[in-house]
Amino acid sequence: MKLITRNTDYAVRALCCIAEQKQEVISADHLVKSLEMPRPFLRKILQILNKEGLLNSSKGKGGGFALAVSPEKITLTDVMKIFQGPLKLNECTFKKKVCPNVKDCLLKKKIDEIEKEVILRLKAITLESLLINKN
Amino acid sequence: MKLITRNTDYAVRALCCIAEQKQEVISADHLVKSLEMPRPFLRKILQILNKEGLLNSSKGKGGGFALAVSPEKITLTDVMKIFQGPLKLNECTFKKKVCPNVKDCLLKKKIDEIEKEVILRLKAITLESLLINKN
DNA sequence: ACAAAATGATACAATTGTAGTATCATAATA
DNA sequence: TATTATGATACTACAATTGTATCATTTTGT
Repeated sequence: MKLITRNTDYAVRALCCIAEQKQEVISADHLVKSLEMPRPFLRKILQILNKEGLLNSSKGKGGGFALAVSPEKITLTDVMKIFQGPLKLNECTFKKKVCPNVKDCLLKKKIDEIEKEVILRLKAITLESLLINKN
Repeated sequence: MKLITRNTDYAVRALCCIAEQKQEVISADHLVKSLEMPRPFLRKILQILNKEGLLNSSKGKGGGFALAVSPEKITLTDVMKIFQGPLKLNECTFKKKVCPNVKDCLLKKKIDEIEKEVILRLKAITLESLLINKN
């Protein structure tokens, strides 16, 4: 029962690191040193963040990554959606088929309520709110 | 990001079914018919619920299962703990080693808050509250 | 005693999702 | 044109979930 996968965790930490530092861009290699995470894994994550529009990238010497969106506009749910798919605490499927009981399943109703609350709170967590050295 | 696994789901549905019916005991075979789930899987689940003290079982002809605890005293978290281990939304480990940053990780602090709220709400869901035909 | 009906114990297999690696292509810069 | 960076993509490893299969044991009725 993990709310946040390592993918998301790394991504958030990388985003924080990029947001906190002064230079225009920062390379994957540089991030690896600061964040102590496997280089190929981080690279993949950065590529995805770029493709999804949260980062801009520039190639070649002096290249690297920069935020494409300001920290207060990036929420934890944005990152989670990218790496973990749609936010659903509830599945209600059995071998790809939806449980015939969904409509009036009391358990589902209750979990759905909890889900709403969780999503609300996750949405309130912005990248900005996770920064230690705000610029 | 599943809050509840199929194990737990089946277990809850089985417990509900047992709680709702009038007979003293109900056999696994009978439950399979009512619940439309794979027999061997359900059997395993029932055995675990028995071993964990939520059910009583009796062998032989006319045997089966009965609640060992009254429905208002069984919470969703009880069942989740049995099938999904301790309730933790946050892991913070990297290859079995705890992230060196745990103490002052802002993300962890925020997720921990959400976790508390979720657990509180899950604990409030009793088997009783999930019954349709209360006896 | 014995067959039938139930659960107990346990080992195995399949599937999926997460996590991580490796390699080559491409672009930018000096 | 060599170097330094990212882009794309395919592959592997591992763990958890989701089951299946089989045999042993106990209880009951005849």
